Amino acid sequence: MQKPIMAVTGDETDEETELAPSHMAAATGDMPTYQIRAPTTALPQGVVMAASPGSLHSPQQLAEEATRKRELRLMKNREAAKECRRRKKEYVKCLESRVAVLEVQNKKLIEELETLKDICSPKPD
DNA sequence: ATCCAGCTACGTCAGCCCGC
DNA sequence: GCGGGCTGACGTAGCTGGAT
Repeated sequence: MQKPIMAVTGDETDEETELAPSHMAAATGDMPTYQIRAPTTALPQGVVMAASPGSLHSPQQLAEEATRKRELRLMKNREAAKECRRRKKEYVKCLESRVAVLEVQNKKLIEELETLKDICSPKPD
């Protein structure tokens, strides 16, 4: 199976998205997560909707319907997994940038504290 | 040149959760 | 209840950099 190289996978975007809580928060107790409700769009190319189940009779037709349903489910899950990973990466990036900001902020506060200590400490004479 | 470990992206399955 | 979406976990494959 040939796989595209990472640099050209094309499913990575840098667009900023809102992060919202999801059921995962319940699992961790306090962790806001990266759930993004996107509108479900049209099926990818190549997907053909089968006839309505009511028109199926023979075991063969039932088997074909089951196979079709499975393939459809796998395809949807494939897309969902991609989207899930994309959101997760976005979420991690968001957390990392927040860490960077907080580290800078923390450093400034420490410096400010040292300055104030210097000012307020009694001078030996 | 070959081997190998580490990383990344992917597909699939299982389980949870939610809306109907 | 049931169907379907979301996501953690797992296995797999390709790529890369370092060691030999």
